[in-house]
Parts: sequence; C-alpha cells; structure tokens
Amino acid sequence: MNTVRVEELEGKSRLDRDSYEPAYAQIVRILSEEIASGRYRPGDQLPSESQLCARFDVSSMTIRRAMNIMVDRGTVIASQGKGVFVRGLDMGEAAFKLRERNDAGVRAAFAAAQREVRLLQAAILPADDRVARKLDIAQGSRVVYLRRLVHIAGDPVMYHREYLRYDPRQPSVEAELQITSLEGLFRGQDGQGLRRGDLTVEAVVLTEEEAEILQCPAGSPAFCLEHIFYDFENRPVAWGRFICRADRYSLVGRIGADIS
Amino acid sequence: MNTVRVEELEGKSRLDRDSYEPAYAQIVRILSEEIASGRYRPGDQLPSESQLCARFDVSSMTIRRAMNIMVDRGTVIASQGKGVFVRGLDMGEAAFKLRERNDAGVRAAFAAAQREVRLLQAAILPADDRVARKLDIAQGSRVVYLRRLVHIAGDPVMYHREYLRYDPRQPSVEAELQITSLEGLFRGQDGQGLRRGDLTVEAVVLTEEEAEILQCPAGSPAFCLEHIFYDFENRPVAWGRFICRADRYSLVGRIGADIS
DNA sequence: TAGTGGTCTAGACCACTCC
DNA sequence: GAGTGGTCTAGACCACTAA
Repeated sequence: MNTVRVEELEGKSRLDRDSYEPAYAQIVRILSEEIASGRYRPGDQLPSESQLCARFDVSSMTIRRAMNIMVDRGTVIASQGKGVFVRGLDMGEAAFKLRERNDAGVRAAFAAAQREVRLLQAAILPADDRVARKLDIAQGSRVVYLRRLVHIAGDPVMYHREYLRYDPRQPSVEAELQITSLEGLFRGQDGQGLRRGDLTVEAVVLTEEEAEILQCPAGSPAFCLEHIFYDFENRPVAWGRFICRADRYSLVGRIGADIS
Repeated sequence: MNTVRVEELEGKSRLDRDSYEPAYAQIVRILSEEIASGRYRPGDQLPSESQLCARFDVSSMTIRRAMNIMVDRGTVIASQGKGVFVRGLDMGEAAFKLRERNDAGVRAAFAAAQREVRLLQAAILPADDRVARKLDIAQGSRVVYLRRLVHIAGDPVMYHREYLRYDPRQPSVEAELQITSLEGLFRGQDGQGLRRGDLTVEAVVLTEEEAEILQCPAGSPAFCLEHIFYDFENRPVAWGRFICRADRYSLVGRIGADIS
C-alpha cells in the first residue's frame, strides 16, 4: 500500500491489468480523479501522450483512447501541437434529462414500470392551419388525432396530445402508429420506421382543460414537451405535446468532472 | 458517379483518403446516413467488424473507433459475441440544453454576448435552516448572499439568488466568489477551484417578488434552475437558483440518428 | 527542430454467443 | 468450433506549435 502511494506521488501509478476494468477506462478514471481532487486545475496542461504512456506503461493508442473519452465528456480540451488542457465548468453546456420526481428519488421519465396509459380519444380529423404547417401537409388533409393520459399509481401525471399523418397507402403509417403508441413510445420498442425527433421543453401553466384532466389547479406550473418525429424521407410524421405536472417531473443535469 | 453508385450498392463504397475528414469519421457518417435512410432499420444487425474492414479497406482499429463513437451517440448498441445492432428512438434518453429563445432562433443560454448582469444585493448573513442544510454547514454560520439580474437588450430575463460559504481563512473562498461571479459563470472563465455542480430544472410560476423584478405578471410560467457547486473536497460551496422567464428560455433536444 | 496531438496499421489475444 | 465484439501493441506517418 505504501509502495503504491509512493509510486503515485512519483507519477508511476500502475494499472491493475487483472481488473475487469479495461486499461483505457482505468486511465480515464485515474486522471478524472486527479482533476477532481485538484491535482490538475482548470487550465492546467495534462502530461503529454508519451509521458502518460511511460507512466501507465501502455501504448499510445490506449492513451489516445482515454484522451478521446475525456475530450468527448468535456473534461479536457485537446489542442494539436500544444497539449491537452483541463476544462472548467460551463453552465451553457449542461445537458438535462427529464426525470420523474418521487419520494424514492428520481427515475427515467419514460420508463415502463408502474405506468398506465389510457387512450382518451382517437379520431381522424382534417388538419387545421397549425397542424398542416407542423406536419408539412396541405390544410384539410386528414390526420390522426390522439389524446392519452399517463398515470402513475392512479394519479394522472402526463397528458399527451398528438397529430399523425394519415396515409393508408404508405405501409409506414402502420409503423408510425405503432411507434407512437404505448408499446412504442413508453416501452422501449421505439422508433421502428422513425428516423429522428426534435424535442423542446417549455415552462407553462395549466389551462382549464389540462388542469381538469391532470387533477391540478388551473394555473399550476407544468412542463410542455413538444415533439416532432420525422420518417426516413425527413418528412414530419408526428407532432404533439406532453403536458407534465411540475410536481412530478424535473430535469436534472451535472457539470464538471464525472467521477461517478 | 455511376461507378460510385454501383460500388455503394455492392457495399464497397470507398473512403476519400485525401479528405480532411478522418476515415473513422467518414465511416460514422456513412453508416449513420445509411441508418437514417432506412437501409438499416432499428433492430437490424450491422455488418460485422471484419466485413466492415473489407468494405472500407481499413484496419479493425479504425472500424472499432467508428463503432465506439456510434455506441456513445446511442445510434447503435454493441453486444459481445452477437453483433452491433441499430437502436430505435428512446425518449427517456433524450438530453436537453437550456437555450435562449429569440426571433433569430435559439442560442446558448449562458453565452456572454449582449448580456448585462446587475448585482442587486451582496450581503453576509447567518445561514437559516434551509441554507445550512444545502451547504452542509451549521445553522447560523455566516454565508454570502448574492442577488443578480441578467438583462438582454434592456429586458430582465434571469433572476439569480445564491448563497456561498463564507470562510475567509480558506484561500478557495476567493476563487469561489470569483467563479460564481459574472466573470466566471457567464464569461467562460468558469470553474476555477470548483469541481462539479449538480443542476435541476423545475417548472414554476413567478412569485410577486420575482414577477416584479422580471417585469412579468405574477403567475407567469418560468424555469427554476437550481444549482449546487462542490469544491475539490466534495463540500457544497454554492447553492442558488436562476429564475428564467419562460418566454425567453426553452430546453431543446434531439433523439435519433444524427446526420447533422 | 523538437515536441505535441491526430490518425492509422496489421496483427494479437481474450471473452462471449450460438450452433 | 466458428464467428462476434473488446482490448491492446509497437510502431508509423502526418499536421501543428513554439522556440
């Protein structure tokens, strides 16, 4: 133990080559811990690739793989010909994930467990101006309109309204309908036939209708998660909004050295 | 051109070795495009490593690097001994970033440009129960209390209240004060002396005080961005909240194949 | 010119899966 | 056992930076 400590101080900490944790991951962890502990401060230059090769007794490719991971995570920034430097915190780069709030902590907002989804309405309607614009179709075209309510332990927590392109000639329509259903959107079998989606979260207050459905006072705060999904031809095929009760959902994020 | 098309159909598309875009990046781009175009659908297995080596005429390490990037992005999922498979959309994994909404589109919420930050109040106070708990200090300990208002083009858009540990014996206190100031938090010189931060975004409605300061009606929706920053010893050193006008900020994200 | 990071090779060995 | 992905080596060459 003492020997290890001395080696660490000398910058010669060895990797555990018998560990299940690969060498590159150990290097990422060790360097991240040293950054987190203040050994390397924001703006400091990390040892060069060849120095790290010597310190950890690995090849340059292994060091490079570790460096790539740390650059991807935003922990460090690499500059060709100059070196690798420790980055500081940057609030503007913080990424958030929607999480369910409950007494036991936070959990993924779209996990399948303990959720019940009720279909309130399914109809085929002519697209109004707004829907036609969002789905890039002619006004008056027929669209599928769906309203759903997500319950947790009997409480309504998310109110979902969605418009889908309706084109019975396209076989993809069935896939789209399947995807945006419970089975797809909430159970992890997502995305069959869909290519990508753009999401926006806004802060809103509940309208009378939304408040009644979510069993909250009108004027209560909520998240509005608007989504547009596109097919493989880059056409918008689904547009809708989740209204999420603010007392049940939050967005969480973290910035800085991740030592998990 | 026709030759290239035939090669692509035969799965022998060559890389542009003279391009500035490295081989691994070209491979990621080509495979992502093929996924986005529907050639590979969610659940499909990608060609094996050796097949991709032959197709692109590169070594296995280059293929592996490309695969690692696509796994990191969530485009595919790799399973040892089985293969690499295309993933579908997963709303639960969507990550959002706080962005400023204006007529010109969206921009980073904490960028420095065109912002003015006014210090409304700076005081040293005894910590009440709530602050003491958040900063993990004894109730009644002295803390620094700061109130700031962020303006864009003369309009107040963010109201910031923050509590900082006050310990003049610790040299880090100066650094902490510096970090959480304008110069630090808003100008990119962030994080000197700070290790990491936990962030939470909630939907709220403006209180009377907040509404007056932000020049909005009381009851208007807003984001509340709560932050706790920790030092290198993992002690909380700053706790505060940004109240962000909902008409000025949103959170944006994307899921699915990124072909940017 | 010396040092840095960036990319890449042509293998090797291992663990795992499925037949 | 054959095929898969996961890791790693010991170099090589290149582009960039700074003295």
